Parts: sequence; C-alpha cells; structure tokens
Amino acid sequence: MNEQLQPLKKQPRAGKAGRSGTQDDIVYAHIFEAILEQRLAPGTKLSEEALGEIFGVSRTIIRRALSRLAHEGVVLLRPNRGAVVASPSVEEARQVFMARRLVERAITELAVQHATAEQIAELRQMVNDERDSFSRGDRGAGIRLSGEFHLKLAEAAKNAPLISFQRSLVSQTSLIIAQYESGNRSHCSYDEHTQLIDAIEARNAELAVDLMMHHMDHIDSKLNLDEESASDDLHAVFSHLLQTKKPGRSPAKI
Amino acid sequence: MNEQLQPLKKQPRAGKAGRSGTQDDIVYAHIFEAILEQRLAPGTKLSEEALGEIFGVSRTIIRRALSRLAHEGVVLLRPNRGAVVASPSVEEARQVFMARRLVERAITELAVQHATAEQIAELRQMVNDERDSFSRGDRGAGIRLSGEFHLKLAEAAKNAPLISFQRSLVSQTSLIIAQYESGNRSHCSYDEHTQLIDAIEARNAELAVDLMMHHMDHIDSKLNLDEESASDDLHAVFSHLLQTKKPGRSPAKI
DNA sequence: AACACTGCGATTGTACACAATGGTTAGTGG
DNA sequence: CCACTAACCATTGTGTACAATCGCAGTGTT
Repeated sequence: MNEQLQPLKKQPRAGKAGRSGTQDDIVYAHIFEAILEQRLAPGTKLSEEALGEIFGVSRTIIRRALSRLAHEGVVLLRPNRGAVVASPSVEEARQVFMARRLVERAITELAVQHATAEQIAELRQMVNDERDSFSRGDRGAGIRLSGEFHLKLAEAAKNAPLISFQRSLVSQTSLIIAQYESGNRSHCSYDEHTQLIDAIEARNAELAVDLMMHHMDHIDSKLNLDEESASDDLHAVFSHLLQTKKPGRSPAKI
Repeated sequence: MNEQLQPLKKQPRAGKAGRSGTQDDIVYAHIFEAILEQRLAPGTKLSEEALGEIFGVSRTIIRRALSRLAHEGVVLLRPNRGAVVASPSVEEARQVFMARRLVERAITELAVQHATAEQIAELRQMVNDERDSFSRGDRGAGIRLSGEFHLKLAEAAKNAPLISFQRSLVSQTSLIIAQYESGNRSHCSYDEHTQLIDAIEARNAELAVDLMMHHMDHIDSKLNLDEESASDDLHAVFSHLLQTKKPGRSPAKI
C-alpha cells in the first residue's frame, strides 16, 4: 500500500492555546492547496479513510473538511459515493464569473469607502508575495495568493455576507483557473492588483471599479471557456474515468 | 425523566429510495422553522444532546444540521461552548440588507431574462400560500414562505452561486425580521410579490428591478430595534413533535 | 451472446464511548 | 464580606465500531 503517511500527526497540540479548529483547517488547507496545484485532478476520488491515514486524523475531521470544501464548491459530495474533486463545467464557470463581477464591483466600491491604511498596506504585501510566487514558478501558490488578495479586498469592504460569498467564489474561481487556464500564461496579473490598490488608496471609486472590471475581463479572457468549450466539457464529464489508468501523472501525493 | 422522545425514529427508511440526507434535512428544517416562528429566541442555547433526544437521532446528525445552520448565519457556533440561535446586531442586519439589495437586483434582472412560464406559475402559487398563511395568522409560516419566494426567484435566475448566496441571505433576513419587526404589521407584502411577478412575466426588467428595490425599502423600513423573548425550553418548543400518545396531529412531513 | 440477478467487497453513514474543554460553584484566605 | 483559587460537572470534540448502501463481478437463463 501507500504507506507514506506522515508529518502533521498531532504536534499542533504542542503549540500554545488549543484552538479546536486547527486540525480541520490544516486538512482543509492542504486538500485545497493540492487541488489548486493540480496534484489532485478534477474528478479524483477523495477517500475518507485514505485521507485520514495520510493526515493522521480520524475520518471525523476529514469529513468536516470535505463538507466545507463541498460547500465552497471545490469538492462534490455524492451521497453514499464519497467525495470527488469538483470539475466545474463551462456553464458553471460562466455562472461563477458572472457572480464574481457582481460581487467584485460592490466590494470595490465599498473598499474605496472603508479601506484603512493598514489594510492597504496588507494588500500591497500580498501583491508582493504573489509576485514572488510567480517568479519562483510556484503556480499553485500564485493562484492561491491571488485569490487571497481578492478575499482581503472583500474584508476591506466590511460586509460579512459579502466576505463569505467572496470566499466561496474565489475558491471556485481558483479551481476553474487551475482547470481551464491555458498553460503558461501568467494569469492574474499582479500589476493590475497594484493599480487597483492605488485607485483605492486615492479613493477614486470610478477608476477602481473600472480597473476591477477590466481585471475580470482579463481573467476570463485567458480561459478556454468560450471556444474549446466542447472538448473541455467532455474532459470534465469523463474525468472520473481517467483517474485510474494514468500512473504517469500520479495524484498519489496528497 | 423526559421520555416523550422520538416520533421520527427511522421510519423514513421505509419510504422508497433511501435518500441518506433526509434526517439531516428534517432536523435542519425543524430547527430553522422553530427559529423563524420565534419559538426559539435569539441567544437560546441549542444543546446537541437535548436536540438529539427530541428528534430521536444521535448527536452526529444534530451536529451536521447545526453546522449547516451556522454556515447560513442563523446559528452561532462557539468552539467548546455549543450553538446558540444567532442574534444579529443592527450592524449585521444592515450588512445583510445591503448584500440583499445587491443580489436581488441581479436576480431580478436575470429572472426577467430566464424565468419560464412554469416558474412564474410556481411563483404565483407561492404567493397564494403566503397569503393563506397570513390570513390564518401563521406569521412564522408567512415569513418562511416569503423567504422561499425570493429563493424561488433566485432559482429562476439560473445562477447556482447566486442561489446559494441568496439562500443564506434569506435565512438571515428571516431571522432579522423575526427578531426586529414590530409585531403586528404585515411584513413582506405579498401584493408586492404579485406585482413583481407581473413585471417579470411582462419581461419588463426596469420595472421589475424598480419594484424589487422598493420592496427592499419597505422591508427594512418596517424594522425596529425591539426584541421579543420566546421560550428557551427546547422540549416545549418542539412539543408538537413529541406525541407519545397524541396521534391527533400527525407531523406529516416528518 | 446478451441481459438480468444475486452475492460480495469496499466505502460511506450513524451511533456511541471516551477525552478534553470551559463555566460554575464551593471553599478558603485576606 | 469579598476576592481568589481549585475542583467539579456539564457539554462539546474526537476516535472508533458497527450497520447500511452502492458498485461490481460472477453466474445463470433466455
């Protein structure tokens, strides 16, 4: 069997205060990251027991993490059939992007009103991290950090429901990008993020919204959603058949 | 002790297909309904064990239902402290309403484009049910049906993320209304709903959005800042489920 | 040969037992 | 009499055993 189970046994408890949700968060974050980095292909089955052994926790924890991922649309939970990595169809991707435009516009306007100097500084820091990731060639981390930038922006908007929704949308967007983006292109140009921060700092709502909308245009213009929709659709539809036969690209290391 | 537990043991299994999520849904729906009908006041503690006895299921099921309610913002889950009925602050209510305006505008525009004749018919039926509930004086059911109307409208918009977000917003709105609305006023006027359907059926986007925005205005103009208390005895709240010897009120959908 | 049915294996769904946490209260000292 | 400490108890968090379910394979029949 695959006996490479490992590192994170229970040492988090060695930390300081026993934050109860820590284990959940670790498992959630690792699976999410694995999906973004395409070490877990869409359609891959996520066995509770296997994940439990790998992370050194019981199925209870795994189940919660999977449930959370499912709620964010990154994982599909089929009753009595287990969980698989979601493989959003083109139509689903289109819906996510439509919703994001809506939300990003509102977030941008609110962020212009409410963003504090500290938050703006944090945003700039995140853009730096993002740039570093891409310069290191760490595409998965780049996608993730880019998403976290948009999430941070949502926090600046000071509207809890919008933040929550944005979290879900960003997660799904990240999955879509990982799945559909044409291979080599830098996807979420961090300089657009920088310009956006500048506009927010200048409290120029009109410009900020304009930049954000163009940013959205750029993101989904880089996806293969429109033209090659048919082939991608097929791939998505039959991805559950493709997972067993390809040892060349091992999704083993979760 | 309190031995009048479990009307709903496991007979659902006797039905047709064993939909596994049924028990979760039952518990979820009953707690949600109890909150809306103010049989559970904001701040009331929701003990896992007590609820498990009442519904005749183990804490596992209760926990999932509570988790789901928490994600929708209707229940607050405090680590190691248990769950309580959420008591949204005025600020939180304001944020929810802001988000709802945003979403309802988008939903209305999309519904005008995509609503089918069948969906419009269903919407009209829901308004009828809503009116019936109010004429019966069943305020809780009225609030719930009013929320379901808006949710149905979201479905007509054909955008899955928006539907999911709307579900959460409607839940929280219902809680806010139950908590803040001054007692006797009819709250979500169903005639406004009817006008809205008419505009949608006529494919008049501008009018529909206008009506929806006015509808939103009316809703939050009816709120005040007083709260009313309700029972915090879980057994009393769910007494209609506890029929040991009273078959008179068969809880049909259990 | 193709289809249907039944038994089997694997995996998820549920319940329960135990561990850990936090609030509460009683008891003691100032 | 009040404040502070410490042990208790109630409640949640986690792990695990058992049961139910689904897909698949093997076999028999048309």
